[in-house]
Amino acid sequence: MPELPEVETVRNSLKEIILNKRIKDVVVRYDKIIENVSVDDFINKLKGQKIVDIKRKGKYLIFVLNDYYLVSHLRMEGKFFDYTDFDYGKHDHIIFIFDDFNLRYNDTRKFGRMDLFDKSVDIYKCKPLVSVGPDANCDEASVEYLESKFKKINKPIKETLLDQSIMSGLGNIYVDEVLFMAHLHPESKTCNLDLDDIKNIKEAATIVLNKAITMGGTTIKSFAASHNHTGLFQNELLVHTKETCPICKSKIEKIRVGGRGTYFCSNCQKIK
DNA sequence: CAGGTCTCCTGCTAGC
DNA sequence: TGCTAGCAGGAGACCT
Repeated sequence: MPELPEVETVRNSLKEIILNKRIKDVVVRYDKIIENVSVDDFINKLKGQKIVDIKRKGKYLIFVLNDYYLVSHLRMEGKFFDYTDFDYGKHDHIIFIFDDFNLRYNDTRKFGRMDLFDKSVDIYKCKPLVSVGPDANCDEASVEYLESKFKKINKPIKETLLDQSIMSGLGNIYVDEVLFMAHLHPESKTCNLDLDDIKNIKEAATIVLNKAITMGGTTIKSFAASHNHTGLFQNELLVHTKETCPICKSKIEKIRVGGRGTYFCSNCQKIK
């Protein structure tokens, strides 16, 4: 399940493959991936467009084209692979055909989404990017900013950290890691956290994300940036999917918070 | 407005 | 061995 570091890794991999390349044609094999335009518009508008840049906001990829922005979210299992043949697989849903290769959007669970916008549109003021907060590891998501948000939120801190409108980039895995590092129980009420807690969260989020980016993203089960390119950060996880606390050796507990599988150490992580 | 629940999907696993 | 029911999950839709 791609989180900010995985998406950043995908972005960097894709830049090496498609930057300044021109889309010759597009094949759509499963149309519900495309959100805000018809399949015909999607294909016709993309034909002939060159990939000018690839940006990222939170977990969203933003392909900057000559005349359009293509905003892509990988959700659970979305991946991009490049091939030179045309032997499409069961889960290859959208294929971007370039001169000497094709780039396939592959998504087993079909949860990923793509939005196409005219370049005259300010995409940061439109859905879905308008509701994406600052990257968790950037200066804009400051302790002061988080404090002003957190004091109004009366729900578990785990849910708040998963809320991409507060700050973006953390998913289920990294939130567990961040809360472990900050010694906070995932069900702690967000508004009960003090300034030190928020500093600890901010510091942990920055460390975890930046380290994972450096290592090429976490790989759990399905993530791959491109062929044979898998991250190594899964070896660094402290609590998520673990049995024993690396600090106190207590048994790691697994509960559900906000409907999500949540791993934590009840000895090291205090409820607030 | 806030909070809760449902939906999308497929692969995997537990249980028989 | 083969079947099915249940589960996982990011984010938006929808309801109260």
